[in-house]
Amino acid sequence: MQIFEELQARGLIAQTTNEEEIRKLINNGEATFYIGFDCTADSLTAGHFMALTLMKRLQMAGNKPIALIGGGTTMIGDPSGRTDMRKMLTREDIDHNAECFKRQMERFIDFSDGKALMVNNADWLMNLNYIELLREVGACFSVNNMLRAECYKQRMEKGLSFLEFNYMIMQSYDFYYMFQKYNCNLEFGGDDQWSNMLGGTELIRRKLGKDAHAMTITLLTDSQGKKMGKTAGNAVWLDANKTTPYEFFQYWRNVSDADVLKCIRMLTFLPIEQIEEMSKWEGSQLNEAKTILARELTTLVHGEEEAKKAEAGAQALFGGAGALEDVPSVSLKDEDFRDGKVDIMQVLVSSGLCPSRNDARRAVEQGGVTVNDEKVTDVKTLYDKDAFSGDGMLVKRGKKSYKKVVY
RNA sequence: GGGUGGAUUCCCGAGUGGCCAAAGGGGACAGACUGUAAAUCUGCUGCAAAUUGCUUCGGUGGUUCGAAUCCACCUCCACCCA
Repeated sequence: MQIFEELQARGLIAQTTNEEEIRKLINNGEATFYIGFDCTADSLTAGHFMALTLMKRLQMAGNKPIALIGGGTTMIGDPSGRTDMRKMLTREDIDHNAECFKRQMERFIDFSDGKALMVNNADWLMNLNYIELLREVGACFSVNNMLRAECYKQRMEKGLSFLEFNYMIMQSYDFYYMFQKYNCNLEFGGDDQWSNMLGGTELIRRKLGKDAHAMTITLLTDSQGKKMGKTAGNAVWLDANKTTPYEFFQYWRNVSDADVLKCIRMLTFLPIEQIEEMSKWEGSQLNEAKTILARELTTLVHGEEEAKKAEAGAQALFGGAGALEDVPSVSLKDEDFRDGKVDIMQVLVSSGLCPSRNDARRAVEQGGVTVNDEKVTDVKTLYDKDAFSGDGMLVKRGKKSYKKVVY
């Protein structure tokens, strides 16, 4: 099976400008393609991860990836599919974020010996001359068409600033620029990028009379149609300091039945045949699939050692099998104690299991807190320092949040 | 530039002088049921040294014993007209 067919089988392909042409290019390893990443935060997220795996898959098939860091486009902010304007970031923030992205990508994509390129569009976008750009590029865009673009739809109701309106032009210019400079003939991106990407191929056609292609990958959504890779509105980060390997593992371990196979297909590198086998699984057997998904992804992102630890920790907590050493732990500080004692609410707050004492109080009152497997019923329960010595105290909030608390 | 309507807690959205930490819904969280799933039912959802106190209804000032609510100015947004 060749790469294009594999992508298809994995359900990754959403839209293409010219399926046959793209199939030929990537199957023959003749594509130089790019994927853009706007650096809106200081870490990549699970959402970016799928794009990274796509890059890797294509690279393994002999194509040349260009990872485009959006140092310039982030100055504008992509309005696609959003209901309101993004927070404006400073130049310094963006530069910092770009650095962070770079480090994370380097761990994943092979940039040695020109096998892949990493570029930053700040290098060409920041110095554009307004009038020149308007005459050269602006003349090629029809405002009428742009306003009809799917990606602005939501914003046509809530309002769209001129700043953001220009995002499509900047992204199109990127493709146009890289087409000439790096022979980049393909652009990939999330399906929400489709109209922005068409802007690029269109611009190349108009300015240079040449064909360039674009293809989008399916957005990873759960069975209820929501974007995956978020918990309670927070992203699942690839940076271990922002989302620990254990949390990362648990996120994937907890996807719903309806979504496991889809995730395995789209995100892991397991062979298709093996995945087909798994798709016959049903009921509680799917728990095994979830563990596989979590293990695979955690290994890809955090390495084998961290993945094993995360799995062992989860096993100890949920599987009832011994070894608590890999359960994530936190230490209490001196200021947590008053007269040599801490109350249960403080333990919950200091360990990060609850955001406030009020929340901790509720958790206890509703019977959701367990210490060393014994339910805590009294909000005023006190512990002295000895309680945390040795292996520490195993504190559980709700069904899935555990922390080993030591002093 | 002119006119109209807006800004309320994580989100949507009610409230138009005290009964307001603020209805209702969504989400989140917790409990029951389960398989670390889904669905369902129940509870809960500003903060704290907690029968009380403190902070919050775009911002700043003001009126009042008392303001999310009234007044003034400002900021931002949508719609209509140019």
